[in-house]
Parts: sequence; C-alpha cells; structure tokens
Amino acid sequence: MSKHYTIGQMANAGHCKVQTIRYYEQIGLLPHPMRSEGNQRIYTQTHWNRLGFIRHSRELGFSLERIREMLALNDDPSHSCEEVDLIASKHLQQVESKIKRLQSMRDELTRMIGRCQGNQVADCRIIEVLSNHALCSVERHSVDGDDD
Amino acid sequence: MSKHYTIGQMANAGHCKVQTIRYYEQIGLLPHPMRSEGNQRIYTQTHWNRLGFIRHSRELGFSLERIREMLALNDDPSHSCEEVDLIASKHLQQVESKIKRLQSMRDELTRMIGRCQGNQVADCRIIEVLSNHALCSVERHSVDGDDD
DNA sequence: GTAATACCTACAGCGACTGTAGCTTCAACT
DNA sequence: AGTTGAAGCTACAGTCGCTGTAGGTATTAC
Repeated sequence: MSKHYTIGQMANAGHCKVQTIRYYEQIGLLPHPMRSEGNQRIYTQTHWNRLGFIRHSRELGFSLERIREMLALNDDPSHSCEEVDLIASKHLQQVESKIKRLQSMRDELTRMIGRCQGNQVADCRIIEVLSNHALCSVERHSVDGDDD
Repeated sequence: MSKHYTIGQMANAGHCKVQTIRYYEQIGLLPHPMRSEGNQRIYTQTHWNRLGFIRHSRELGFSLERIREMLALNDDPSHSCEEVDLIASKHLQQVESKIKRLQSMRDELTRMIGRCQGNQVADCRIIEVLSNHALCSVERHSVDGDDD
C-alpha cells in the first residue's frame, strides 16, 4: 500500500544530490532505510517527510545540529513548543545580524566603487580603501563563516 | 630605521589569530618574512600593509582568491583600475543577492514564529511549516555556503 | 543482448580558518 | 644567574555541509 522511493527520487524531491542524502544517513539525520535485493536503498513516506523537513530547514538557514534538535523535539509530539520556538528565535536573530553585516559591507562597497574613476591602480580608490581601514566606514566585526 | 613586528603584533593589528597569519604565509598570500636568530618571524612595514589589505578585504567579504587577484593588480601600479573595479562590482552583486536571500529567510522565520502559540509540538506552527514547504512563502534557492 | 543510466562503497577535497600536542625562545623578575 | 610564564615554533587533525572521484554492481529501456 505505502509508497516506496529510490534515492534518486528523494534527491529530486529534496532538491539536493544523491550524495547529500547518503551523507544525512551517515551522520544519523535520516534513519537507515531498507535495502532491495540488489542492495539499493528503499525509502518510505516517513523518510520522504523527514527529508522534506531537513531540506526546508536548510533553506531557512538552520544548521544540521539545530535541525537534529528540532527533529528530536518533533519526534515527541506531546512536547511543549517552547524549545522549538527558542531555536527558531535564536536563528532569526542570527539571520538578522547577518543581514546587518552584509548591508554595511554593501554600503561600503558601493561607496568604494562609486568613487573609482577607472584610472591606474596607483590612484584607485578601491585599492586605497582596501589598503587603509581608516578610510572605511564599516565597523570592524569578526570574520567568520556563516551558512547560506 | 624601518620598523619590525612580531607575529603577535601583526595578529593584534589585523584582528586575527597568529595561526591565521601563518596560514596566509603558507598559501602564499603573505610573503615569507625574515627570521630572527631564534627562528622567529620578523615582519616589515610591507608585510604590515599587506596584512591590512587582506584583513580589510576579508571584512568586506572578499574571498582569499579575489584578494590574491587584487593584490597582484595592486603590485602593478601602472595597471588599469578596471579589473579591480570588476572584481569589486561582482562581489557587490553577490553581497546583494545574499542580502535578499537572508531577507526572505528572515520574513519566513518571522511569520512562522509569530504564528506559534506555544502549545504542544503536535500543533506547532513552526514544525508544521518546516514539515511542509507548501506552507512557506520562501522561494526555493540553492543551499550553499557563503562567506561572512 | 547491449547500452545507458542509476545505484553502491570508500575516501579525498573545498574554504578559511581553528585547535592541539609537543617543543623552543624570549622577556621580566628575583 | 635562575626561574617562570608568555609567546613563538612545526606539523597535523578537525570544523561544516556538502561535493567529487574512482571503481565497481544493478536496473531499465530498447
């Protein structure tokens, strides 16, 4: 009765690569599926839904660790909503501060590029600003990675 | 006459870690400095300036590869400004599209969180939206990394 | 029967650092 | 002069979230 899916169909639906799904399984985010006689993975609706949750959360920028936590909460349906709310709210804050940082980058880049006259590098405003932070209006911030 | 700096002083000025500076040297972004009798790195004003350029560019979100290119252009002062301008303009575009993506994430997160009533997970709007992309207004985009 | 496609495992690589282990060197203080 | 603590050294593994590759097996379509 219940539908089954190949890894390729899952990847298609999740807008990700086949390897990504195997990776999620490897790190314990997706449960091991059954295997066919020929050793190929056979997914059920449950896997399908779980992958949907993961991919959608990724699109909203959640880390795999946060997703793992939210999935655990999801698996206990009588659990209070508070913790999920907290995770999402914290994430929202991080997204907002990333936006702010990117906006100040954008402003400074725009200013820099606008002042460039297209002459020689020796007189280039862009090079000049990059060489000299004092000419820049972007406040200093930590330079570290973030996820999409 | 000319000033010398230790790696610690450089790191301080560049708002980065000592290891980061050794890393930049390793990948050829900073030239090898002289060494003291005790094998410690001794930096000159030239290194100091170059690190300043790198760190400021990083704060504006340029990748190390773009920075490498801009440094090469910078090293030829009679070179036209055009290429620097192009690199910066492309980067600005990327920053702007990152802002847009983050803004739509922010909007959807806000919407999701606002609808949550703090009951049980079974009825949680956040979980619901995450489980079902159809409930979401964020258009699908590729989920990949970006730099600060 | 054959060819193309999809699947399998295992592992290396990306970017930009960061952390650790196990040393040596330097600067300051008694 | 000795000692202590901070700063420096090398070499290498780990982070995150995949992505790519090599070298094989299974399935599907014609």
